[in-house]
Amino acid sequence: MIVMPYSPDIDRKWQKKWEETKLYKFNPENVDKKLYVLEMFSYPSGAKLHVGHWYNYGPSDSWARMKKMQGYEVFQPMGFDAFGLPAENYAIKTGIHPQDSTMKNIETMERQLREMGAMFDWDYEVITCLPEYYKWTQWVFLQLYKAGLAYRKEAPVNWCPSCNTVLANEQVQDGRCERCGTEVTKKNLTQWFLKITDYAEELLNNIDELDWPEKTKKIQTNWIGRSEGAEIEFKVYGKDLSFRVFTTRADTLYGVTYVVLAPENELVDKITTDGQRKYVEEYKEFAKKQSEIERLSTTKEKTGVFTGAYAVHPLTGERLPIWIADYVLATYGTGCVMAVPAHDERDYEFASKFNLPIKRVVKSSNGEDDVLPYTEYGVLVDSAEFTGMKSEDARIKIVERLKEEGKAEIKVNYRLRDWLVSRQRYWGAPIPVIHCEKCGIVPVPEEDLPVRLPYNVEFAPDGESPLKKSEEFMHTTCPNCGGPALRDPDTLDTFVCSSWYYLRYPDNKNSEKPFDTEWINKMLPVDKYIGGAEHAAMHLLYARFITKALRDLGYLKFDEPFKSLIHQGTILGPDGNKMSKSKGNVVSPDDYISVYGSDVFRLYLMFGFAYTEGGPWNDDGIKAVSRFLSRIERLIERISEIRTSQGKDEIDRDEKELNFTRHYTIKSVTEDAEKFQFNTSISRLMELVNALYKYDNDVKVKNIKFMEDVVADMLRLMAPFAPHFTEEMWEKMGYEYSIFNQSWPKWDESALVKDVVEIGVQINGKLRGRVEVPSNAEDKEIERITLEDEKIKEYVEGKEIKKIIVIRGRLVNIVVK
RNA sequence: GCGGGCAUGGCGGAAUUGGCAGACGCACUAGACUUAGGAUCUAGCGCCUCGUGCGUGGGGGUUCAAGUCCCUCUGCCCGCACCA
Repeated sequence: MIVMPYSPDIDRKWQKKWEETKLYKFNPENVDKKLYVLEMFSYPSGAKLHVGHWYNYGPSDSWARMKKMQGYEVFQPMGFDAFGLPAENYAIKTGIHPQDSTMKNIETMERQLREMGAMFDWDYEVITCLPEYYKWTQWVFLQLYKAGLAYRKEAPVNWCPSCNTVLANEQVQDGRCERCGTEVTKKNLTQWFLKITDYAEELLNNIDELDWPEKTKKIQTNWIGRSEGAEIEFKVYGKDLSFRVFTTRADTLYGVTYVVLAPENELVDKITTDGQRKYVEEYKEFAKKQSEIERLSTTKEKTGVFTGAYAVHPLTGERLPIWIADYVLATYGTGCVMAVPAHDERDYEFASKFNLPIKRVVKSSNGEDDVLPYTEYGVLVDSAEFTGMKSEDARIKIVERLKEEGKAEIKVNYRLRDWLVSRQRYWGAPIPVIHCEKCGIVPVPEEDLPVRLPYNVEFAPDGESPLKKSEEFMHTTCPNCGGPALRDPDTLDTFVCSSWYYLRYPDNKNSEKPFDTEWINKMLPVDKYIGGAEHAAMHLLYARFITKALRDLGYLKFDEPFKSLIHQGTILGPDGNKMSKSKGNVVSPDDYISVYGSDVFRLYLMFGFAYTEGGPWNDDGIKAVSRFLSRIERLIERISEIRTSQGKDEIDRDEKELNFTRHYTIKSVTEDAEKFQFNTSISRLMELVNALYKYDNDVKVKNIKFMEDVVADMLRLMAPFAPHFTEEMWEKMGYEYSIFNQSWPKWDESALVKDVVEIGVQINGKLRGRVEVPSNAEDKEIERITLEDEKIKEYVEGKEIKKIIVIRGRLVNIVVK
C-alpha cells in the first residue's frame, strides 16, 4: 500500500486558507505590473469537468502562478459561455428549462473549478446568459449597427434542418452541421450580418505581429483568403445591361469563349430568352435543392444551362454565350466569371462537356509542356497587341487599357464573408431591434436595454424562431413613433457573446457601461491566451474583429485582443482514440482526484505530454507522479530529522556539485515553463530531487543548512506545478505562509561554470572517446590534452592528422587520413 | 486536388537549433532491506552477427560533423476545397 502523504484533504485545507486570506485577489493598484492570463471560458455542459478542461486550465494556472512569484500582478478570471444550442436541445428532450439546467451546471462546474485549486479570482466572473452581461452584448450589437457594421439582407444561408437554424460558414464542416452532423441545406432568409469584411485587410495585415502558433495564423490567413485581380465589365448583347466579372487572370482575356453566372445571380431573369426560360428555371430549382455535400463534391460532373443571351467581349466585340452553372458561387466576387477553358481547369471541364470553344492565348515561356488546360503563367499568343507579353505584365496592362474606357479596375477580393449572426433559436441574446411598420428598423434605445429573454416560451423547434410565439415578447411599441411594433424574433450567435467577454472581465460589475475605457486600456490586451485550436477560424477571428471595430468607435485604444496565444493539445483515451462515451475510453478526472488529489492529476498532465501535442492517457504515468511527490515528502521529513544534528559549514566538492544542479534546475525550469514546456520543467525538478537524494546518501558529513536551502528552492520551483502539496511541505518545514508570496528563485551564472568539463572526442566524425578538460582551456590546450589521451592515440597512430575542430564545451573532432 | 505539420528505444517523450542521440519517467532485469513486497533504496537497460559494427520512417545529397539543412519516396495528422 502506498503511503499517501498528500491527499484530497490537503487540497481542501489550502483551498480554504487561500480563500480566507484572499491570496489571489487581484489588486487594481498594481495595474502597472498586471499580467492578464486568460483561458478560454467554458461551456456549462451537463457533465462534470472533463480531462480537456483540466488540461487547459491546470497547466495554464501553473504558468500564472510562476508569473505571480516572479512579481506580476496576475489577473486570471473565469466565467461561462452559457448561451447556446446544447442547453436548448437538452430542454427539448427533457423539458428542463435551459436557464435552470444552465445555472445548475454552472454551480457544479464552479465548485469543481474551485476544487482544481486554480487562482481564478471569482469576483470577476462573467456569465453570458445573465441580463447583466447580455445587456452589453446587445449594446455591442447596437454600436455596430449605428456604425453601419450590422446590416440585414436576404441571402441564401446555410440551414441545418435538424437544429432548425442557420449556421455561419465557419459552422459548416464538410457540408455538415458542425454540431449535429446533419447535411446542411440552403435557405433564403433575411438575416443580420456583421460586416467583418470591412476589416479583412487589417485582420490579415496584423497577423504578422501576433505571437500566435504559426499554424493558427496560417488558418486565419487562408480563411481571409486575399486575392488580387480585376473586375472587368461585359455588356449584354442587344440590351442595355452590363455586368462585371472578377478575375485574377486578366492576361487570359482574349481566351474567353463564354461567361457564366451563378444560378442565384439576379441578372439571370433579366437576360434569359423566352426559348431558354424553361430550362433556366429548372436548373435554378435543381441548384437550390442540392445539399451542400452534393454541391461540394469534387467528383461531381459540372452542370449548367445556356440562357440564350450573349455578352460582348470588351476588347474584341465578339459575342460570347452566357451560361448559368453552380460551379460559380453567388457569394464570391461578383457572382459571375469569364470562362477561359484553355487556361482554367474548371472552365476546361465545362467547355469540354458542353462543346464550347477552347482558345489558347498563353504558351509556356520556357518550352516546357503546356498542354491544355495550361494554368501557369507564360507568354501571350493570339492576343492582339498584347501578344508576346508575359502573363505577369499582361494581367496589369490589359486592365489598364480597359480602365481608360471605364471598363475595368484593379480589385482585391476576399474569401471571407460577412458574419451571419441571426439564429432562429431561443437560448441566446435577443437581437435588440424593433420592426415598425411606419419607421422600419428601429434600434432599441440604449436606456431600454437589456431586451430580456422571456422565460416562458415554447421552444420546440419548427424552423420558426421560438420567440415569435411569445406574444408578450413580440409586441411592443416603436421607440420612434410610439405606434405598435414587433421585436426581432431572432437571437444572436453565441460567438457574439464570446467575442468581447475578455473586455468585460476586468470591469464586470460596471452597470453604467460595458467597461470603462480608461481602465480597459490599462488592463488589456490579454498577455497570454490559452485554449483549443478548434477556435482558430471562428472565435479568434471574431474577437479580433470586434476589438478593431470597438477601437474605431473610440471605446478602446489597442488593436489586437490577444497578444500571445497557446493551444493545448488533446488528451486521447488510453487506446489512442479521441475520448468518447461510445468508445468507452473516457478518463474521468474525478476518479483520480478523489484518490490522488488535484496536484497529482495536474502534475501528470504536465509531465506526461508535450503541452501543445497531447496524447494517449496512461494510468502508469499518474502513479509515477504520485511517487515523485512521495519522494519529496520523504526528503522534507529527512531534513526535519537531521536539521538539529552536527554538520559542516564548508562548501566542498559535493556541495558545489549539488549547487550546480540547483542553479541548472532554476534556469531550466524558468526558461522551459515560460514556453509552456512543462514536461521538461518537471524532468529537471526530478533531477534536482535525485541529486538531493544522492547528496544525502553519499555525503557523510553534510552541510545541512546548505542542503535545506536547496530543498527550499526546490519547493519554490515546484510550487506552481503542485500548489497544494508544496504549500503543505512549506508549512512542514516551518516556513511562513504562503509559498506563493515567495519570490521565484534566480539562478547564478557563476554556479553553472564547472571547473572541468567532459567533452566527446570524434575521429572522422565518429565518437571514439571522452576527455576531461578545464572549462576555461584554450583550443590549443584542448587539442593537446585530447591527443595525449591513450585511447585516442590508438586511433591516430600512423595516420596523418588533416584537421582538428574544437567546439568549446562540446567536442573535438580529429580528421585523419 | 492545393497548403501546412509530423515520423526518434517495448512505451510517453528529450536533445543550447548543425556539435557526445535517447534527458526525465514508465515498463523490464539484477541486487539490498525484509515476515512479506505491487513499498523503498542501489545498479543496469537502443539494436545486433559484440565489431574501430549498426542506429532518429525508406533512398540519395551537402558538411570535419546531420534527428536537425537540401532532394525524393512512403505513412499518419490538420487546414482549405469549384473562391475564378
